[in-house]
Amino acid sequence: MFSKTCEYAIRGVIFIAQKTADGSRIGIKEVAAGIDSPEHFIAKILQELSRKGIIQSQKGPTGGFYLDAQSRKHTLADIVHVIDGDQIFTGCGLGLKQCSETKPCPLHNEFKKIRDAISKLLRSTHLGEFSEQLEHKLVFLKR
Amino acid sequence: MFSKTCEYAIRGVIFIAQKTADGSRIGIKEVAAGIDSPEHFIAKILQELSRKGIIQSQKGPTGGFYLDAQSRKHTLADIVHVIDGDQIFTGCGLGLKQCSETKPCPLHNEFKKIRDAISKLLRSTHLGEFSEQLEHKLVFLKR
DNA sequence: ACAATAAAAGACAAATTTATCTTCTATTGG
DNA sequence: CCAATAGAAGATAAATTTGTCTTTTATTGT
Repeated sequence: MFSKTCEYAIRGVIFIAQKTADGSRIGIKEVAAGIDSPEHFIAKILQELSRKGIIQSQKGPTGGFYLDAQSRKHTLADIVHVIDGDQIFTGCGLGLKQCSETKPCPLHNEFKKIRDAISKLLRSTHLGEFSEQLEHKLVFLKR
Repeated sequence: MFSKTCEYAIRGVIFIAQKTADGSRIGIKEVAAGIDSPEHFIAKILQELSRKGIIQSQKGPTGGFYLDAQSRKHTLADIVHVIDGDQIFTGCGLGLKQCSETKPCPLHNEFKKIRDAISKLLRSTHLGEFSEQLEHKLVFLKR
C-alpha cells in the first residue's frame, strides 16, 4: 500500500506526535529506537518532512523534532503525498497511465471506490489526534 | 497497491481471457504486445501462473496460453496471492509484523476496512467474467 | 524421423528502493 | 568564544525489483 519509506514516515511522525504532546522535542535516535527503524534512514525522511513544513526540527543541543500547532492540523495524506506522491490517490490499480473516467481499465470503477476510501481515511486523520490519545500504545509502532 | 509484476499478471490474464474466450490459444508475443509489457518478463509471470494452475499453456506449434473451465472460476485474488503473496490481504498498513486484533497499530481498524474492501473485490472478480464481456476495450490494458 | 514453432528455464543486467557511513552546519550552555 | 550537541547533507553500498538475453524442452505438421 505504501512504500517502506512512507511507512517509516507515518510511524515516525505518529511517534513524534505522541512523545512531544507537551511541546518538547525528541531526538532522532529516540525516534529511530521508538519505531525500530534505521537511524539515518528515518533521519532523511524526517528532514524531508521538515523541509516541507509537515513537522518541525531544531538543531543543536536540546534540539530535535516536534510539531507546532500548524503541523498538528496536517493529515496523514500530507505525509503520504510528500513521500509517495499522488499515485495512491489518483493512480490506476493496474498501473495504466491512460486509464481515466472516459477510458477506464476493466477495474476502474471498483478501484475508484477503494482509492476514495483510502483518501478519505488519510485526509481525515490529523496529526494532532495522535498527540491527544491518552493511551499511546507506543510498542505497537515497532515492527 | 500491487507490484508491477502483479499489475502485468492481472493485465496479462485479463487479456488472455478476452482473446481466448472461444477456446483458442494466444502466443506470448501477442500478449506482450497487447498489454504493452516486456515479452520475457510477462512470459515468466505467466509461466508461474501456469505452474500454479491459474492459467493453462501449451508448448509447440499452435501452442500458447488459454483458460480452461476451471481457470475461469479462479479470481483476481488467486493471481495476486501467487505473485504478491498475502501482504495485501492480511498485512499491516504500516508494515508492522506484530500488528493484530489484540495488539493493533494506531490505524489498524481503519486499514482493516480498506483491506476487506480490496479482498472482497479481488475474491469476487472471476476470470471468466472477462471472457464474457462483449465490449473488451482492449486498448485500455495498455499503458 | 525431422524441421519449425513456441513455451520453459536459467543466467545476467539495469533500475529502483532501502540502508549505511562520513562530513558539514547550526545552536546551546558555559 | 569554545566545546559539545544534534540535525542536515552528500556519498556510497546493499538489497530488491524489474527487465533482457540465451539455451533448453516439448509439441506439431510434414
